[in-house]
Amino acid sequence: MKPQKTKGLLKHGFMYIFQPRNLHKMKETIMLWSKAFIPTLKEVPADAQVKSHILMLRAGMIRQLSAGVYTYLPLGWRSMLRVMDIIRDEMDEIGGQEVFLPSTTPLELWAETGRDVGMGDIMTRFKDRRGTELALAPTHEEVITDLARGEIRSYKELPQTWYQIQNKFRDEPRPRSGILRVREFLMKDSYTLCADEAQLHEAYKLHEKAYRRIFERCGLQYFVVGASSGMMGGTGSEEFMVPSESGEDIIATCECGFAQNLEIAESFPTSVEWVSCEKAKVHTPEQRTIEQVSGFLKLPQGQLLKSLIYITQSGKAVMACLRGDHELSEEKLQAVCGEKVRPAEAEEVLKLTGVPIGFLGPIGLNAKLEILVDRAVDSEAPFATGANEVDYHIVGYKLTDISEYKKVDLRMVAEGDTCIHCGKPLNLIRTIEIGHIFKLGTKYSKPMGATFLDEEGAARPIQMGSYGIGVGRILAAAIELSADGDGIRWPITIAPFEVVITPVNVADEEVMSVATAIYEELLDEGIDVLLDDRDARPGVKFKDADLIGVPIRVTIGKGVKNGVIEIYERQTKTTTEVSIEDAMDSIIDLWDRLFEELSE
RNA sequence: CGGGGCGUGGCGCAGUCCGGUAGCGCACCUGCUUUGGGAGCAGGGAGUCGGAGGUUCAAAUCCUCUCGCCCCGACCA
Repeated sequence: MKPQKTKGLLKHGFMYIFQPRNLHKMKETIMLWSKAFIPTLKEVPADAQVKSHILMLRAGMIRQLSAGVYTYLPLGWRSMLRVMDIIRDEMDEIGGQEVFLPSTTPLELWAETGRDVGMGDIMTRFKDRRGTELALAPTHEEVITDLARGEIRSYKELPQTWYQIQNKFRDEPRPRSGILRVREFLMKDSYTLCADEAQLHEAYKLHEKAYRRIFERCGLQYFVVGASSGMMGGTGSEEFMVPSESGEDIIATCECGFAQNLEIAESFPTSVEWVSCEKAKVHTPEQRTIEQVSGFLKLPQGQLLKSLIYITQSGKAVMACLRGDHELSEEKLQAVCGEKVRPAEAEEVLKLTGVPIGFLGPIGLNAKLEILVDRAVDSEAPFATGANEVDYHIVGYKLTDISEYKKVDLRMVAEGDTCIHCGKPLNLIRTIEIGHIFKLGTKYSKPMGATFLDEEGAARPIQMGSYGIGVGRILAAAIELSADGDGIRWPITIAPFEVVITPVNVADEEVMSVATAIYEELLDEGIDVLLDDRDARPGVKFKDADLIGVPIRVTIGKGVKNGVIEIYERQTKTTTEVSIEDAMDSIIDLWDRLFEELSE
């Protein structure tokens, strides 16, 4: 899987499309550090909190324009281009054909699938001069489906795999963590058009394989987990998750291979030591939270019944009841309700039940709303819950005391839970989502009328799949995984430069002539090399080289007098002295080795 | 959208409580010395104190409004 040595920028489609220019000339300027625009920062910018954000700013890779909107500087963009190179390579490998879809889309198109409403404020809308309503595409299912319905006629034209690398616009309510959650970002998205479910399954599996190869080549550790389909809809999806403290998602994994996003994960809960008690109503003045009530009644939190009221998108109220020590998964509740839900406001709860939050319970509320009970609540066990009366709770009641309820899966997996397949304890891991693959089925093709004629001449909706990768998130995730106290440690496959040559003193002619000779030879080999020809102190150069994370540094200094230079490996911080004659071979050997470590 | 914090040279910050006309470190420019892990000395340039309005003889500082950014929550492929 190692690229041929004339790879790098020369291969990029982007370069050909947008910048047909003399690449050799560009190389000569950009690969001299003194001429390159690499604005490194010694201090940590005040706005950055997470490791990858801090380092991308400090290494001069990105700059912020506004909340969740970033400019990629030359160093950052070079790494982005290399990630895209790998993505294109692997997408082409599974028969993908690259396209380029517009970002400006008629709002009408989104109305066809109902996502003009479904997307809500995430989708930015505006009008053109004629008053036509437009939207900036947050994703491209509708655009692709529109293309397909106009062009695909026969089963003989299927399957198709179309992909693009495009900016997506999502007006996130809260952009954060640098480049991890942004409002404008580069995504590789691909779409498969298939004749039937078997074909779709095959296309889906091919994507999974391609994604595995892409992330492996990018040097990432990752989990593939079962996931919620969210606003994409469809019949099934899996996410590719990189473990990181800076991530926003939590996944549950088991050594038996089970792995799911916490949003949908299932598990066996820990058990509760019940305290037996008789039915009673207890005065519990000002005791509202689970902690307060549990402490006041001297009952374990797991013996309380937590009652939460939610309002569905269509305006229906439901009560979700869980063990006091468990958390509700809103994703699961949404799945049960079949529509979006939101927590009820305090006033709504009061109006609906006549009871303020804190003293709610399911007993006697059937007439007012639907009651859903999480299946982890033991039917036999006595529980304590709100009495639906201010300052009172009831104890010793059982589920059978609720006249009507549905038992469903509502709870979020918690620390200490065990695996539903093998019974071993689950691990909860915080992660960054870098890819997500969906089986969409006919969710878009049906309402939009994207059909083809099968062998019998019958019109059938196209079976679709949709597959995304966050290009920028790959960079952030790689940094999160491998950075150390001195800066970034790039996997060589996505480093902005593969080698940096550091002449310790540019005023020393002998040093410079050796440095320049090695630089030019490496260029001839097709290796991405940066020559640090700045008239700066060695400490500055070493610190900067460590910070921007170039995997191989060739230091040329006092050893030259004895015919010796040094090769420094950023990952391990090990230095090897070699003779000038052996330098090229040693550098290329190390270069080869670093690539080989990242291929299967 | 709720809660909290912050906007002062390019970056990091002090000054705000207690009003008196802006300062420190880094970076930058010039010169000299220096050159193996973010150099030293000397000189220099650079700030609508986020914006608007108000109070006052006088506002970075007090009051009102407003914009922006960050964090937590909500939300989220």
